[in-house]
Amino acid sequence: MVIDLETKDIAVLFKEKGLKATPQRIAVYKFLAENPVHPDVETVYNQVIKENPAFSKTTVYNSLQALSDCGLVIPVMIDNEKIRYDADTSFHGHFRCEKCGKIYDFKCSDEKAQGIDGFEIRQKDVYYSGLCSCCKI
Amino acid sequence: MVIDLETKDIAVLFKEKGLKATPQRIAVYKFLAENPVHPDVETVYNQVIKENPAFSKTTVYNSLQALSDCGLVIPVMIDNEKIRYDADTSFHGHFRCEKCGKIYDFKCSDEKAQGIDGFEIRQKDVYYSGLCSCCKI
DNA sequence: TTCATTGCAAAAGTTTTGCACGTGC
DNA sequence: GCACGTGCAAAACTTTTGCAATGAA
Repeated sequence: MVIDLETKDIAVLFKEKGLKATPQRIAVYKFLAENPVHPDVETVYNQVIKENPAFSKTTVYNSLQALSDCGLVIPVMIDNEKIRYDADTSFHGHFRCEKCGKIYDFKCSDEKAQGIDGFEIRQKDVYYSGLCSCCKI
Repeated sequence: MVIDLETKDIAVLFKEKGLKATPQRIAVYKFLAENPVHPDVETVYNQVIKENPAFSKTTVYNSLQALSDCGLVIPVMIDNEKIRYDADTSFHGHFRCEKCGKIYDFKCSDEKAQGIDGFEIRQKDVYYSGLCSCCKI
């Protein structure tokens, strides 16, 4: 599901969330939305500086933090790995292959939890790990 | 579920997994088993040096790695937090309160995944976050 | 005895912070 | 214009590594 977003659409999206639409944030979000590869900070940084070498890594950290805080992207952590980010905020699971390191999305049912009654659940994450079909052989 | 394990029992457990039963590893495992608070490396280190000040932090890292590798403990990561460790290796979910930072265990069904057919799943983790009943008020 | 493990110190990374400057609203 | 965001450099941390000494089997 690769999305081709217009800059103005992203600006509207940001405004709805109360985020200022700076070129840096837009570039970071655009990269995440168009490249659903669950990249880490370093990867995002390396990509965005290709189009604008002036971007600083601090800003990439800031932008990803801001986008996470307002729910536009989801931080993905699995198996002691660095944090990766996902612009697909719908409920889905993440599978990480221990061999190739790739992260796959998968569908899973949103099951009920027992033992945390009365808790306010804001975020649900399902992480699996193991070997993908390519690496299993 | 606080477990009071004898050192010899832990030694047997380690032998089954092919781990050498060093005092350091035993202390680390014992602390995790008896204190199901999902501590991070720092917390484990601070506790084990109370009983034996000579233990080094490197060894705590090594021990937790070894215990993780053989499946005696599970690494828990949630919300950009530091890695925490859990000696309860049965399938259960973890809920992290955004306010107090405490991690709660909860029961959840082991639901089927769609889209990763043919993958070898070695580990399943379910992480929720939000506000616990104490902090919600 | 042997080889994995330990512990120290140093290195390697990653993430955060302080602050002057720039910029979206 | 003002408040917020950016970017640089340095600081603060966390985790890893190299290697000699130690100790479990």
